[in-house]
Amino acid sequence: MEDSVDQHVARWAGFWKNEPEFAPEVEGALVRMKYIQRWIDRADLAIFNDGFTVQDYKTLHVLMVQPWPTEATPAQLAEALNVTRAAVTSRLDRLDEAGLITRQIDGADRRRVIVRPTQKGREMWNKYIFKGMAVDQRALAALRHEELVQLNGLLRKVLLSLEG
Amino acid sequence: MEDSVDQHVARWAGFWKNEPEFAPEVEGALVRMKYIQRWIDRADLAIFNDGFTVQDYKTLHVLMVQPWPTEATPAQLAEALNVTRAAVTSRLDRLDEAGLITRQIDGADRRRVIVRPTQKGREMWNKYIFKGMAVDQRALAALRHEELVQLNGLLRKVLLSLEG
DNA sequence: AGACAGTAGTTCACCGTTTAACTATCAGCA
DNA sequence: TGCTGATAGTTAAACGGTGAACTACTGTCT
Repeated sequence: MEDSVDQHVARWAGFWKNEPEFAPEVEGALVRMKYIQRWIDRADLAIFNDGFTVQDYKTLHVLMVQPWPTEATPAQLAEALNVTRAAVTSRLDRLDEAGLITRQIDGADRRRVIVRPTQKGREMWNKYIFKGMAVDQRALAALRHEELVQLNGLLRKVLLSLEG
Repeated sequence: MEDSVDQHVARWAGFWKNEPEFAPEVEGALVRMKYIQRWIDRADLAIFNDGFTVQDYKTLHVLMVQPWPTEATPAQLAEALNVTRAAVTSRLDRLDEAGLITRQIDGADRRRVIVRPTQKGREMWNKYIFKGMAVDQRALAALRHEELVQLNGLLRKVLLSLEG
C-alpha cells in the first residue's frame, strides 16, 4: 500500500529520470523520518498547554537523564539540546524563576555552574515524561516488537557510520 | 556494535526498570532518527554559505516539486514547509526581492496569490538540488539497496498508520 | 609571582518565527 | 442587493535562538 511519500517520490522521479544522483529509497526514507518526527512534534506540543513549555520540558529532561548524580553544566545541556549556550542561559533563567532548578557555582572551578533539579522540578518532569513516551509509542504502534528491533538495527548501522 | 544511542537508552532503562511505558526500541528508534536528521541539517547548512539561505532554498524547493504546473499559494507552501503563513510571507518577500519567484493575484479568487518560480529561480534550485541529494546519500551510505528498501518498508508502515 | 592564552557562562544586537490583529475578498442567504 | 461569516494574505509585537563581545576565572609558561 502507498503512503503520501510514495506519491511525492514518484513525482520527483519524473523530474530526474536519468539522474543517478536521485535515489528514490534515500529520499523516501528521509522524508518519511521527517514526517514521523513532525507528527510527534505536533502531538508533543498538544501536551504542553499551560505555562510550562516544551523547551522547558526538554531542558529539564536532559538534566534529569544525566548519569547520577543528577546535575550538569549549561555547556553539557547545550550540547545535549543542540542549542547554543546562550540559549541555555535564557532557558535556565526561566526554570530558575519557576523554582524547577538551582544554579550553584562550582567551588572547584568557579567559572562553572552546576545545575540541579529541585524537588518541584523532579515532580514536573515526572508529570510529563510518561505522556511523552506514550506519544512516542503511539507513533510507532504500527510496528511489532520484532520490526522495531529490525528498524533499530538499520538505524544503528546508519548512525555508526555517521559517528565514526 | 553499539552506537551512542544504545548508551543513552541503557541509562534510561535504569530509571524505568519496572515501567511498562518505557519501550527501549521505541525511544531508540526515534532518537536515532533525530540524530540522523541533525547530521543532515548540519551538512545542509554547510552548503549554503553565500546570501542564499537554507530557508530560501527549502521554500524554492517545495515550490519546484509541486505537481505541474509549477505554482502554489502561500498557504500551500506554509503547509509543506511546516511554518506559518506569516513566515512564508517574509520568505517570499526575500525570494521576490532576489527575483527568484513572482507573485500574481489569482483572477478567479482575488484573495489568493499564485507563486511561480522565475527562470532565475529555476536555475538557483538546480544549482543546489543535487548537492542536497548528495548529502542525503552520504547520510544513508551505510545501507545497501536491499536494506534501504527494508527501511522504507518499515517507515511506510508507520506513516500509513499515522496518516490513516 | 606575573603575563597570557584558554574556557564557562552571560549579555547584547540581530534575525526568523509565531501569534494575533487587520485588510481584502468570497460565498451564502435573507 | 446587502448583510454575515469564513478565508487568504499581510502586518506588527513578542519570543526564542544565534553569533559575537564581554566578564570572570583557570592553568601554564617563563
